[in-house]
Amino acid sequence: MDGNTSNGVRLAKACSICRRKKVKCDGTRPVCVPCRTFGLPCKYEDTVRRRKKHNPGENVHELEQRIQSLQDELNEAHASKRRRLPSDEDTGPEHVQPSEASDLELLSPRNGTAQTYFRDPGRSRPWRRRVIYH
Amino acid sequence: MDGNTSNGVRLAKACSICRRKKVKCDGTRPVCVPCRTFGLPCKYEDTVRRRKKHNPGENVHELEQRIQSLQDELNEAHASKRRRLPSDEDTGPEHVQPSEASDLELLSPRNGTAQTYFRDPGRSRPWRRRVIYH
DNA sequence: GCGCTTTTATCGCATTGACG
DNA sequence: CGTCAATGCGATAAAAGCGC
Ligand SMILES: [Zn+2]
Ligand SMILES: [Zn+2]
Ligand SMILES: [Zn+2]
Ligand SMILES: [Zn+2]
Repeated sequence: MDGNTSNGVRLAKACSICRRKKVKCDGTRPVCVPCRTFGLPCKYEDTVRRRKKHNPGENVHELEQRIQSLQDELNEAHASKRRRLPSDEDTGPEHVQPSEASDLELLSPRNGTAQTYFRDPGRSRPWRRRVIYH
Repeated sequence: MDGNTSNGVRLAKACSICRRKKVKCDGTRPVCVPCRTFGLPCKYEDTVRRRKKHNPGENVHELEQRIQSLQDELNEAHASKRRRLPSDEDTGPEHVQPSEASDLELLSPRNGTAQTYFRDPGRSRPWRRRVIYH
């Protein structure tokens, strides 16, 4: 990770890449440091902070149906949870926007670049307190 | 010293063979050196590292949330419908669409780049509670 | 070939500025 | 002033790869 700009300062707008990766964006233009490091196309989208947009009173039926369906799904999921199916691997969270079909985004890791690491028997504690749970 | 045989250089992505054998992959395309040496079919799979869900095939929480959201929407829609404003004044459809961003590589903090940026007025206390992962 | 350490990336959720 | 959405920390799962 970056581990440098984390001083409690939050930028008003992060670039698309950093937003997706949920990492700190330094905000430098035209390419932020994280993006430059990886040679990624940094872009600052013009985000219009729109509050929750409620649908007009036309899709009530649709919504009701959706709820019904979801309720059913949840019910089934609850039941399924108890059973604990053997071969069932959950891919993981993948939520973007309920607009269209979401393509499988391939956040290809580094192909070719390497990073140098060093053996370190002892580690120094940063100023941040580290509580290890679980 | 000269190469990356085993000197603190770790690739972000190793080929399937090397990964399976747990040996160092040099990362050369299309066939890495280890694979070439043994005449093995080198292949770099495009796999995105994803966090696994602790509960297999169970999105109960997500579903519940969705239901809640939908319920709220429906409720509001009902109320709005009853009100029925004289003129259809809508804020306008505005969604945050990341759209593309097909190529996303990694972020390497290895480069010790000291960036000097001034902080904005208004700091807050770093009191973020530790998030407990599953 | 594999146990286990080192290192990195992903993502749950705390925080907070902005909206209405 | 109540909420929502955007930012980003930090926990921790996953991957690379050493050494036996
Ligand atoms: Zn950025
Ligand atoms: Zn960027
Ligand atoms: Zn290889
Ligand atoms: Zn190979």
